[in-house]
Amino acid sequence: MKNRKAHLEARARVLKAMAHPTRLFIIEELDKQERCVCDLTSMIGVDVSTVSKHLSVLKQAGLVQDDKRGNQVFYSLRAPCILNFFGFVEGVLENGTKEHAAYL
Amino acid sequence: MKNRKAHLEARARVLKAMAHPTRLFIIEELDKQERCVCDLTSMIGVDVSTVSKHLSVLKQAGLVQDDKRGNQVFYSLRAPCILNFFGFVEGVLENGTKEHAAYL
DNA sequence: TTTCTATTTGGCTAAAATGCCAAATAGCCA
DNA sequence: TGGCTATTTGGCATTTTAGCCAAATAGAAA
Repeated sequence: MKNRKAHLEARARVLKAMAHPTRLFIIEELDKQERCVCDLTSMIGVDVSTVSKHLSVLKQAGLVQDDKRGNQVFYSLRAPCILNFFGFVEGVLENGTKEHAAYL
Repeated sequence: MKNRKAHLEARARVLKAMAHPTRLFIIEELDKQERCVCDLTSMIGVDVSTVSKHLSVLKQAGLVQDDKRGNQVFYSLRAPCILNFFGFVEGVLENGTKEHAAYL
């Protein structure tokens, strides 16, 4: 059993890992299919090292897993249903309060 | 219709607003009942100005709303169901993949 | 082995986030 | 008005992020 503070910190860590446009993009793509770093890099258009670091953040948060095959590393979502989750975020943005209920 | 990049950025903004232990605490408390800044401050134990700034972050993200009454400002959740949402985060932390399905 | 491709890590700079204190605002009550 | 209480804002120091380049690693193929 964790205390409340630890819980909050743990939750915040996961949310923080998701809270970046590039990492959200990666999550969306991995929801469709696993991808190697170079695939993601060419889709995103930033330096490979940057993508690698984003993947490392996601992995450390427990959101993705990696599988080395040959000289490539394939990443995939550990929780494929992560995306259902975003409908909510959308609701907040588009604003009314009623919409949210539909998502949850 | 927004393009994909704008969507990702918008989602990231909301997630980022939630990605802090103190702000998650505030969200949990506001889910129970509205609170004025001084209530939250005494519960949290950091400087009032810090709490005020956290609330401002949450408000700008569209997560909370404020209501000034007398010389106090009461904050409340705009989307009271936000918390259902956390079961998922918990699942990621505790790790298996199957658990997640239950939350979503 | 040498070379080439894929990925990660280290180093660095610039930008953003935290949190404190002090000062400014706003509303209440004597 | 004057003094309180509640809240926000500005300024500042410290820490964390993000992203690039260069160097290190790992595996594949010549």
